[in-house]
Amino acid sequence: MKDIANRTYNIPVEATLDVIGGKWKTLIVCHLTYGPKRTNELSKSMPAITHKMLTQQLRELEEDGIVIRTVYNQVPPKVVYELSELGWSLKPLLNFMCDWGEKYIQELSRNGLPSQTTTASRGEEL
Amino acid sequence: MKDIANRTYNIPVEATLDVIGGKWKTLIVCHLTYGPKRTNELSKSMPAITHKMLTQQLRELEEDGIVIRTVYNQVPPKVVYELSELGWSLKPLLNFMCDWGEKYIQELSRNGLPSQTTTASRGEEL
DNA sequence: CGGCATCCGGCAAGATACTG
DNA sequence: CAGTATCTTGCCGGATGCCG
Repeated sequence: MKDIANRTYNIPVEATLDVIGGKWKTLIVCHLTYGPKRTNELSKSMPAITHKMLTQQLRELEEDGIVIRTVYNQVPPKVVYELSELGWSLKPLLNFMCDWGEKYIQELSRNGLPSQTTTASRGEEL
Repeated sequence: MKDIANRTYNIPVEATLDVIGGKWKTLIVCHLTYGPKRTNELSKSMPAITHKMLTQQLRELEEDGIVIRTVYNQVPPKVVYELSELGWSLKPLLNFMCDWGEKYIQELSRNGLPSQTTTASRGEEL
């Protein structure tokens, strides 16, 4: 068990989940792998997420060193988000999730939901 | 955009997130990669999750075809959960998350939180 | 032991409106 | 356009109790 920065992890995955486990974080990071984006662009890419949630999750990703936020001091403000080096190191993860999701969708449209609701066996072996 | 089984996906990652994006799901699946487990064993592995949440998330994972649930009809009941073939196909993902988490923890204990709270530049280029 | 139903409190997240 | 603050709600998830 590890205690780091006020966080306690039993197994390492928990650290990863802590960083990208947020409701929208993985999705945001995924969109940023297509290149730097302005707040509004991100917003349009993810219609389901509210403006508030978007900035909130971006803040946390920034605090965890995943994204870099650049502010241009102009009169309609312009803010650009991009992945940091650490953020880019998640790329293989996102690629895998993307591929897996595609296969899963194909599986679904072919066979429907699996629902392997499994069988009960007899009362043997404690 | 894909519409499958009452779910709408803009990009494939969303499908993956739908399956393992639940608050505890990734963690549960991760523990199951160490082998089949009884409900109680899982519970002990993850002290933070309540009994209710555990069974609830397990139900959903079962419905999505990730885990297989086997019930032994005996007098103290015994229920064993294990990964399905589909579940095992997530193994590389979990491995990656585990490795990444480990590196992240090391990074943290070395440098503390990154907080790349980035700088503002001047008012150029719209 | 494992699962489910019920109740309920607290927090997550939506809506809105206001600054710069 | 980007972000914050305030208020509000809904549902997530905890606690408890019962059943097989």
